[in-house]
Amino acid sequence: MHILVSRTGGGAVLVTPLQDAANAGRRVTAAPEPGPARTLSHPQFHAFVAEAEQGAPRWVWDDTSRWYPALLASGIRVKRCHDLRLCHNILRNSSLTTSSELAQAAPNHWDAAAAIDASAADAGATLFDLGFELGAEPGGSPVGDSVGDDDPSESATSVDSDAGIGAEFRRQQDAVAASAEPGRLRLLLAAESAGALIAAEMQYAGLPWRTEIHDRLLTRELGPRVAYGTRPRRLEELAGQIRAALADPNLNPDSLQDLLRSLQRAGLGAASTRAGELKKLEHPVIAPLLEYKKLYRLLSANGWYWMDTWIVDGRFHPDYVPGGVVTGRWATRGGGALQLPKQVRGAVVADDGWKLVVADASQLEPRILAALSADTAMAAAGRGSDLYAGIVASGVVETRDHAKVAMLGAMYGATTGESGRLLPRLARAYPRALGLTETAARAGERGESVTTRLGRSSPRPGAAWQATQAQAYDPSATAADERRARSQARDWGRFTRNFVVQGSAAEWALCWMAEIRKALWALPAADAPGAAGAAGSAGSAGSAGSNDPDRCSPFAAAAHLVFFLHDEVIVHAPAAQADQVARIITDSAAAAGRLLFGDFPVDFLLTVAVVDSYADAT
DNA sequence: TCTGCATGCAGC
DNA sequence: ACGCTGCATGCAGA
Repeated sequence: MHILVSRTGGGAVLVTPLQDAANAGRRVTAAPEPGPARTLSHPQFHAFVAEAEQGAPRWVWDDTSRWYPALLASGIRVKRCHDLRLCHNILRNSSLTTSSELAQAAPNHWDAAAAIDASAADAGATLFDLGFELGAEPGGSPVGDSVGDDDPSESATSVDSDAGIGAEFRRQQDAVAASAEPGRLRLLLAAESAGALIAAEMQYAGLPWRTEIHDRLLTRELGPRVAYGTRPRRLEELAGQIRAALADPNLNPDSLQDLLRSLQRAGLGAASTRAGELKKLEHPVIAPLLEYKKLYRLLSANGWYWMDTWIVDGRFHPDYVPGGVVTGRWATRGGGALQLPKQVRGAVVADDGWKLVVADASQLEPRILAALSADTAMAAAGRGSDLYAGIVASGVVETRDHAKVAMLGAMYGATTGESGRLLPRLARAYPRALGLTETAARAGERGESVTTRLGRSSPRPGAAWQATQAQAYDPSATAADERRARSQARDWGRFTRNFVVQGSAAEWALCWMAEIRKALWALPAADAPGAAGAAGSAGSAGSAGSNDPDRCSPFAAAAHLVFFLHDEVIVHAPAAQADQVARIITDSAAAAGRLLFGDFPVDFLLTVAVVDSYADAT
């Protein structure tokens, strides 16, 4: 496969396919300011350009995470794609495509978890590292002109034979076209694929992180930096206080078993060493112990070792895994990006002359539930303001906290405690919304799958689950068998209950980000002081970025997404464009709502903050 | 020494 | 007997 790469004046690099048997005359996009062009080829890299039904052409390839990091590292940005692996996963399981050839086929290599090339997974890998060959543009034609493929071994490449990607793409298109909801599925596949591009781009760009601020924070809390494996001063002091209070001079507070034994010896009726349990107890050891646990967590999860490992050139580069969670949420690998503690967010600081635009969707899942179930009363409670406050204002419950606990209970399947007690009132006020969650739960209890707004279906329970259920109906079943089966069925019901809401919320978030990315792409490059990632790199430790123009070129002077967490995004933007970016983010939320729910009157409110430090976004 | 599990806690 | 995660740690068993 050959593709043509050309540089634009603004530093961004766009890609056009070489004209060959498979790609005759098709282009993804033309470079606005054609520069020197070159060709790329790789024996395993197969892609072609598909004309989408609604006009926008896109690259079709097997696995974005396999190729895009190296393309980005070489300065190449891709506007749209269709990720066959991610889309196959969706269509294989969707209840909307069960009779398709794709879903009926025996498991094949598209089902296997992608064996990610280690070098591809490395953000620093370039095309060269991956074995791409670079060549001068054949014939020296200007970008956009017809370019002949001068490699006879490649010129025979066709959509049909190209490593099977053409055939798979056609199977996917057929499955969508024959489904009951082709529009929704098409949107889901586009959003999922856009997410794959965004994930690679965010990983590449990284979250701006000031190690000197982080270090100062750690030193303030823990004492001066110490070698890995030794206790910082403050922890050592607290350990001494704990040992004294428990009269146990040899206690190792890091050993939960040691600690629990010691607590019991001292007459404290502690069943566990969990912070929540300890807080209920009255004893001189409790205060220093809680402090110790808090600081120990900071040290082990986000201490100096973490900082040295994960902050590279003043950027945190978590490895996002689109579709990594069954519900469609992203997972992450390495660095604990899903658990970035509020405690350390002060180290996330925009480059000089830049801002962080931090936005999170308020009460996203309840709003999603309201729209999914067309519960106009619940949607009205969230109109224009805090949805929980709206529930209180409607007289359903007395306090905002009650509204929140009750809503979470409805979506998670709580049956006991305060949440369980409040549920009936919620069900009376919002029968449609609560009816939807109940229906989803009952389906799960029967072992059936449920499906999100755009068509992602939950997995069916496994053989062990089925066997346990079957056992309960056997004449020989004991009361214990039946209890086990009932409990297991309820477990699965809570999973499916939550699946429809969490999964649909994930779809909204994907659409939101895709809209944001689209609008940012169209934004003119700002006159920002220094390139993002390279700003202040000369001699300023911590915030230094790479000076390699290839590494920073795709985002050199343009606002770009740098972080995503379920219902929250951060855009790193030139200060002059920050307000414009904030509007883009807000408009994109509304657009995402329309994409999923059309004209149904539900608001998706955001909290948007333009800040220097993530800690200031509250 | 290596590996898998349990614990506990960070996020949504 | 409240959903989805990732990760560090200690500990038991291989």
